[in-house]
Amino acid sequence: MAKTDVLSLAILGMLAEQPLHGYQIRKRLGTELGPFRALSYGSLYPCLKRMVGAGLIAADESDAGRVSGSKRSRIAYGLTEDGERRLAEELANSGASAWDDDTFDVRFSLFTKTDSATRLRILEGRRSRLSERLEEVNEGLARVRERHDAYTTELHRHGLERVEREVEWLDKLIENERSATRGDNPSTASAGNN
Amino acid sequence: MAKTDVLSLAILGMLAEQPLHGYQIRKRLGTELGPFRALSYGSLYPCLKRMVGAGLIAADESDAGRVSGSKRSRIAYGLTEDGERRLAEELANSGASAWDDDTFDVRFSLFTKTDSATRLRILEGRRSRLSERLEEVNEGLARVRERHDAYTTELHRHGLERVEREVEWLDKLIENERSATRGDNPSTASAGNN
DNA sequence: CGTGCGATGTATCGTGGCGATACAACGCTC
DNA sequence: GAGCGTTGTATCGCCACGATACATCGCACG
Repeated sequence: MAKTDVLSLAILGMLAEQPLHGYQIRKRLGTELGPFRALSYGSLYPCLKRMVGAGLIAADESDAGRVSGSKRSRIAYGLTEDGERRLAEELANSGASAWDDDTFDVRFSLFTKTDSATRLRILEGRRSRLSERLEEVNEGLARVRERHDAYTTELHRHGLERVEREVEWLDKLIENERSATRGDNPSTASAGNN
Repeated sequence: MAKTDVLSLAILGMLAEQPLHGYQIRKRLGTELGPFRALSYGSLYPCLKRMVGAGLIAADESDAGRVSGSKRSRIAYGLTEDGERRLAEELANSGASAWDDDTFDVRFSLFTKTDSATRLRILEGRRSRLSERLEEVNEGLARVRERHDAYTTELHRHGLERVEREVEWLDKLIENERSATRGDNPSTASAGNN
């Protein structure tokens, strides 16, 4: 029941498709999983080591990808059974940790591996989290407005707007998810808690 | 000519108004400067120490704020002359480092301390940076679209949209800045380089 | 033909941000 | 006067990051 950090989760999800090299993992994480996650080697390799140590992934140095007697060192990482199990656990988790700022994107990018009820719970959780934030920021904006200059105020106003947009986006997704669920399987619809 | 990190810059800017305690700095940074910057003590106090060491700020333990013979330890930090000079240097800097992702917000919140030409250069620099990103993300989106599932695609589409909104926001600000400059001082208008 | 550059690939080091935590005095309420 | 939330300073361990080093591969260009 050890905790899985965001990075490990993202890697777990990527390796579920196919084994990959560290280099490829880094590259894909930069492009596939949201355009904005960078990930440097200084984070990646230690993380891979940790995961190997935890038995979640296994290193394969045989390297069937190249022809010649390649002296080049290449290590392909693949999920172990424990890794698959851990991934399944994480995918089933729809608790608060699934809609944290830093986790949500990763969870979202793995939504095809998740069932509809879990998707809906995560989306709704994320939405309510942002709603809370909306109130805080609104109060903050009022105070900034009376105490600070126009630029600072504008910065806050814009920040507020960004959160509002985010909420609208989630509303759209939730609506889609609901109607899809209604279409597929009416009995599991409207499972909203929280 | 030593480099000033974002954190130091933000602190420099805040202390330019008035001397403050570490506690107050942290609190204000959480509310005033964009709603989303947290800053923990684990970052703050080491940073203050560094700044004192560099002679940018000075610690004042006399504490004229309380009445009684308060045994409570309170340390007010204020700008030194070197600190003021450094702040002025940083505020005049409109190079690429001023519109980095992590710096821009802080620079923007200090815009009232900056002249209009510098403001404009920073806004335009930021804008062109985001334009580049826009193209990258667009290409990325195309590739994701053909290779990945609907959720991952949606995540990218939404990310792209966020950047587009950001650019629109900057356009509005640039327009405002230009018309204000035209009104105040026609000779400095249209100084766009980059 | 070689040479030189960019992409692929693994790996580590130092700086420093962050969360947790500890400790203490203050002020307020009940 | 006991308890509790706020103000206030400070440190520790973990680990993300940027920089950097090093090696091989493939390819283009003269």
